[in-house]
Amino acid sequence: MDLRLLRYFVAVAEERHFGRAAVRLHMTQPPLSRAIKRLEIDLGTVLLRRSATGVTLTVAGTALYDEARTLLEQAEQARARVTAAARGATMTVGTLADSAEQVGTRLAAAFRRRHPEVHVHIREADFTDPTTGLRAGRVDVALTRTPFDDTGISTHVLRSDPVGVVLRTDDPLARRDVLYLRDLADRRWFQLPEGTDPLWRAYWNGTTPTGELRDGPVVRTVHECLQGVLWNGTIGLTPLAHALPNGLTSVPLADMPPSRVVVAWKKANTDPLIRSFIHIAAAIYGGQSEGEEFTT
Amino acid sequence: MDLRLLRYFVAVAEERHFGRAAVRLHMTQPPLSRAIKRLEIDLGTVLLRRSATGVTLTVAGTALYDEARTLLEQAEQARARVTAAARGATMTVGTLADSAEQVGTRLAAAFRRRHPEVHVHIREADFTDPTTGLRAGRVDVALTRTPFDDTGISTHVLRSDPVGVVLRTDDPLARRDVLYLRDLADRRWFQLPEGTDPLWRAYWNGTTPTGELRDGPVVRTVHECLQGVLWNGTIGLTPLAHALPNGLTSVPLADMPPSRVVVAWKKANTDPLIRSFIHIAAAIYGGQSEGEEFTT
DNA sequence: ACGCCCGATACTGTTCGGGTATCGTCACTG
DNA sequence: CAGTGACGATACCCGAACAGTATCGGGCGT
Repeated sequence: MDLRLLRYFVAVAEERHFGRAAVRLHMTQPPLSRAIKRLEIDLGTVLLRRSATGVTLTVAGTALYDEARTLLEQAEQARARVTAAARGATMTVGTLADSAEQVGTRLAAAFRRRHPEVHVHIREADFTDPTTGLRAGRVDVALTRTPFDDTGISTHVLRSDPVGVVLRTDDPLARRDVLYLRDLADRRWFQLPEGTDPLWRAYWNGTTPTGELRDGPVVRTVHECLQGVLWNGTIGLTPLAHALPNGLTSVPLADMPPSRVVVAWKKANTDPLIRSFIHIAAAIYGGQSEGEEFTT
Repeated sequence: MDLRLLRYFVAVAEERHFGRAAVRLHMTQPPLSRAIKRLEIDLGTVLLRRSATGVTLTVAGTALYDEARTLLEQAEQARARVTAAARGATMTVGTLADSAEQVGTRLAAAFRRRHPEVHVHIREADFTDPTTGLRAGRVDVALTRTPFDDTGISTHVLRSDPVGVVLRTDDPLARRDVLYLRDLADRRWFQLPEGTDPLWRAYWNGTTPTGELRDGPVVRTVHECLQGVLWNGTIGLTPLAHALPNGLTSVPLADMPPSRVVVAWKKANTDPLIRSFIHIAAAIYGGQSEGEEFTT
């Protein structure tokens, strides 16, 4: 007697309607019909009387409805007690600039619901470390952006953001619908400090990893970068999804590959709590893993 | 939290050993290891400390062990209460000659265990009706043998028995290891009464459905047939698995297709209890369905 | 009598769960 | 201290299960 089937049955029993129950269960009607039929075969009893207007419960169906509700309830409590036994567990999540804004809200809510007992430390990193301290071991898991050197690190893509150039609203180029890197060739570009991950550094500088860096002032945070555009007209890139202060606007850059928000973790890490975090993130946002499958 | 995973965990927790637990669960060790890991990820907690000598429970593991046992217990009781709500249900099983001996014992035990509340009527049919009254509506499901006309009837093969010829032990042919139909061409053969399913009638008469029937006395039961061999030396066929009275022996017939023990039911029948019976039969003996899938 | 709504079915693509083979590691032993 | 054996983990493969899309059939309402 699969608990999932019981959840399905409870939904149908309460809605008295396969279609509505399917919506509530975030699935479509046919697999739900089949699942209930399977449950009936498993129990050897008709649970529902089907009609053209909906369904009604048989005697056995009513009995199962009560049993299922209490059983699901008990399962929920059992889970809570088990995870409570592991109370005191902590994990440290590193976030990078806007990545937390983009995915943090939904993810935090889902994670809290699943693991209410766990203490989560948040560590906000500046723009100079795309791993947010993951490689240095300061965090267990990172919500960050590509591209960066991921040797020894596995990632799972949560979303993909096209990248744009940030301009003052009174900049002549600000009125264009789309720009190309060559349109900005004669500007001064921001750059990240030496020692920053080369892939990362080149990407936000608008160059290739092997190419020469464009010249310009060094920044360490997104804030510094934006203020620089505002005050000096230097060029900075951001994901288009990023919110901008007044006086600034962003224009899509057609020849830049998108930056992806990813959850990242050390390849070697097998801590179930970390794996659960990744699992939940992946479940909320589709996406694909790289480097390894997160479920194993 | 899948109940199946909890069953797995309980086994491992009690055996303190993946390998032994796997044996107990009738599976192999690798999928069991992965299943437990999945459970750990689901709960976000390490449940077992692995070592070279076996496993020990962590705090969370101990908690889960207790919770899992009570939860599984409650699920079992819930199932019992639901099926009890459908008390008074009856089903009629038709059996044919030896089919019940071959598969009845294990099947009856498994079915009783699953549906203790159900009244099962047994109806033993004679050798003249391979459907044991299924087509006539006198039984809900039949344990019988192929071949017979299965239009409107679905079957699932439970086992396959080579067929042999029954001979008196003093018959010259009785010492042969194997016989062919041509060896018996000059003998008198039993036949089933007119009106009996033609496929069936021809099969046991050792002829093809379109061919001429071999001549011989008419019998209605296996017993009559065997006594005829004993007293008159007429030829009769039986599955080799069939037990024979003293004075008779059976020799494999190489050019007869095997007879299969099947569970058979009306194609239109959707009663979950019948489906459950078929399901249980299929689960015990592998085999394949014909006419339709029994799970839908 | 006809149209519409509801559940059932057919068919398809992907995922999941289990199997076999093999690895890495630790404990014990000679 | 090196060899050996036992245990759990991993890699890889395959079949079954599951969810999705499209469509059917049947009863109820107008």
